[in-house]
Amino acid sequence: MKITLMNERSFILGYTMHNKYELILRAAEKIIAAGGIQGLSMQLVATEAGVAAGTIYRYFKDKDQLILELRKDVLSQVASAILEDHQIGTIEQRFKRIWMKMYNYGKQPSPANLSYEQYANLPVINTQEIRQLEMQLFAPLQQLFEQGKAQGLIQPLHPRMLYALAMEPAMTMARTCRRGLIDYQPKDITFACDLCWRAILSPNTTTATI
Amino acid sequence: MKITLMNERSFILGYTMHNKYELILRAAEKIIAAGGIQGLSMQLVATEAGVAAGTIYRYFKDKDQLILELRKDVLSQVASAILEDHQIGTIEQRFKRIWMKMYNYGKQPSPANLSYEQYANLPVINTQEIRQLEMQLFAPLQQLFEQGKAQGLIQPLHPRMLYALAMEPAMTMARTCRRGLIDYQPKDITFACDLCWRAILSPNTTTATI
Amino acid sequence: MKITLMNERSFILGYTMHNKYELILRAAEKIIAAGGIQGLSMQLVATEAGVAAGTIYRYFKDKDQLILELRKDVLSQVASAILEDHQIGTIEQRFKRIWMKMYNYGKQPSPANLSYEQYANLPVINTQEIRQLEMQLFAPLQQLFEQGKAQGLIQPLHPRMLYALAMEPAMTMARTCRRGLIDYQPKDITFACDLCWRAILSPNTTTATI
Amino acid sequence: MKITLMNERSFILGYTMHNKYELILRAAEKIIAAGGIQGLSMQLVATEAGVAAGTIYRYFKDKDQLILELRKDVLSQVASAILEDHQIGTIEQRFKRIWMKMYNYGKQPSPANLSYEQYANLPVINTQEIRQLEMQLFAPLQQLFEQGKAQGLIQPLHPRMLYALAMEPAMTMARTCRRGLIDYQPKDITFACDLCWRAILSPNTTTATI
DNA sequence: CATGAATGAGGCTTCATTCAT
DNA sequence: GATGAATGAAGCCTCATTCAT
Repeated sequence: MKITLMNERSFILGYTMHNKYELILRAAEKIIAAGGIQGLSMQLVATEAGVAAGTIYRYFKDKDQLILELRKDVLSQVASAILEDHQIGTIEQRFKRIWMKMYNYGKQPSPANLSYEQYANLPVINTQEIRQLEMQLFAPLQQLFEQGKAQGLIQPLHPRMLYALAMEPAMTMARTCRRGLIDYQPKDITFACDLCWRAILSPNTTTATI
Repeated sequence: MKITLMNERSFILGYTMHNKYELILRAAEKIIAAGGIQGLSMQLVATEAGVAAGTIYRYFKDKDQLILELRKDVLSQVASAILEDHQIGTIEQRFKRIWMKMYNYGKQPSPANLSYEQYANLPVINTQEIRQLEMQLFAPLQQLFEQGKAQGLIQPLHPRMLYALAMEPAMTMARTCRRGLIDYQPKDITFACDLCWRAILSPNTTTATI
Repeated sequence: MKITLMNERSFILGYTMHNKYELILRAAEKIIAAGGIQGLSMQLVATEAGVAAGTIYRYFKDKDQLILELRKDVLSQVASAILEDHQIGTIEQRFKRIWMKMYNYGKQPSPANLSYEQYANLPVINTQEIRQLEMQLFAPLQQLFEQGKAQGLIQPLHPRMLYALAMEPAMTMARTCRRGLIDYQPKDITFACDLCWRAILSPNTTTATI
Repeated sequence: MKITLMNERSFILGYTMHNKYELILRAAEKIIAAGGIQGLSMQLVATEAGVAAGTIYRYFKDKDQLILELRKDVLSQVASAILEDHQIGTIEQRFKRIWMKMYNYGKQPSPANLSYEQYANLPVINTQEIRQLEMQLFAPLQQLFEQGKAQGLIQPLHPRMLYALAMEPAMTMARTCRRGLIDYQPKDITFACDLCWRAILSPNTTTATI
């Protein structure tokens, strides 16, 4: 997913530029992961990326745009990690695969994941663009819900509500685990995943799941 | 509720101090709500609070401490708003009251609520103190879960897991609503609340709720 | 010496004031001794003196005046310590007593002595007043030199030159010792004192000292 | 002499850097000479040096380091001025040349000399590094004393004591003169220099000097 | 294209001084 | 007289951004 995005960009900007662009983004991601957005200085990014401070401005208009592009980039990473193989199997299998991938991804202290969480509640800058991308990237999940609803399998609720009820818990639990507050057992996770699935299941559905 | 905390503080610090202390806290809260932590400058706080810049330092050691105290204060506000009347009624009634209050509180674009969300993923500064307070403030919710488990009503899961499964959706939905992405109908909310309740219910329980 | 000065002041200002005046001066002296003039803040002085910050301004016009008064006060202390019993004995005995007292006083890390050295090379503020006082306080030493010259015992040089040649070394050695760079033996000091005395002695003088 | 130091630095730091580094140091020196260390503000240094405030921080970590480097720089200047041609002639000639240079240098109201005196009694910060440099820079003087002692010409005393007895008077007299308190005649100075030399001379030495 | 030195506005904090109590 | 809360100017320093090389 992200690779696709990057390739698109590299076609436009040429290989060399792509290289530095990428370096800068990765450096920023790493720094934010370590010290939050507050810890992000252009000089630090430059040093970490191994380029001169001025060079950043050849790829990004200013700091705000760097952050915006990073948000978009990281969002792509998260989406592609979570939605990998999303089209294989039954609705339930697909839901649970996404749920588990979301949990497992969110559990990791990787730069991408750590920086991702920094953007969540940023003040209202450029949000429109981000939201659009988010919609686009997570369209497969929305489609899954729609299909489930069409089959009478999933409750006829707004996709965002389904997401809040069934997916957000995976993120919350992953965060709790990553922060070392709890060490969930695999069976707990499987169980929670199942509970989430059942939570949005149509009441009249007969499920084979225990 | 928050008033209780404030009164305690005012007993300790004396009335005069309480006054400015409070003013500064409210100003900071407002600024963070509007522009995020990044937008918080001591000068801005001073202006908004109607005091001189230097005055802030009579009440707070430095910017970090101001933010820490604000986090604690806002956390108290949120907790007291959500846990108001939490001990009245059956387990289910109590759970649902908390859920609804959480949703309704989170939906508001009040300074306290908006600033609250800014702290969620801050880099790990002073987190220990915050966590301790959080545990303490939300103890009633945890007790509710424990009682439910003791009665065989609620699944025997870790309280944090129960929270993630049943409460976090309220917060997520509130956020979505507050941001104007969706305008949930009261019946949707009631329904979601019930789904959350059922999600953590023991499977052998016979519920009258449909 | 200082006592005289203080008494004069106390007659004018009354006993109570004298008390706080003194307290503030001693506090400032202590603080400067510990951290240099740079470390002197009015708040610190107030705290150390056990008075309110505003109180200082009832006794001193501003910080500059506090420092000026302290300089004068400390100068008095030093002079009276060094010139104690200065009129007893022969010229030589009197010279050597002063020399030894100067060395011994300068060796101590007392607040008065430590703060004294902070003023030595201050930029040219209020120097006129200080110089006048200095002249006045050290008049006995100058008289000693004059008497020595009149008796043909001491070289007919300017008193300041005699001071530089014969007295300053005592101060320098004391400082070196106080800073822990050298630990002079009593006999070294006696010897140095004698060398200083001989240095300004008239060449035609027959001295019994070897 | 100082130029040597500077050239060394410029070889290391490159020409451009050397230029601004030097400018800043000279500006700071000038400001301290005029108003003491208390009068040194980074803004003032920037203005005087003709650079932006932030530029200073490319060359000096912070104000403390700027002051430390300036101390070292000025110490080097003083040492090289005083010890110029120090190895030519007999022990006595060498001693007297240093003494005279010390007096003549100390007499000047040059920025370097004026700022030099400001550092003398600073609170104990970074003193170790300064002392080491001082020892190193003034090693030739110490060697002179050692040679004089080895030849039985100079009293067998600690070099610091010899310095206090014979050299410090030069500094004190220079200061007095610079401050306009006295205008010494050349013959006075020559005489004082000779007295200082004789003061540390071994008693059994037959001197041709009057 | 890339560099990195330079800029200077702006942020945090201190502190001498005032003034209502 | 005494207090100490309040002030706000001024100090140190950072950092996004520019531009000559």
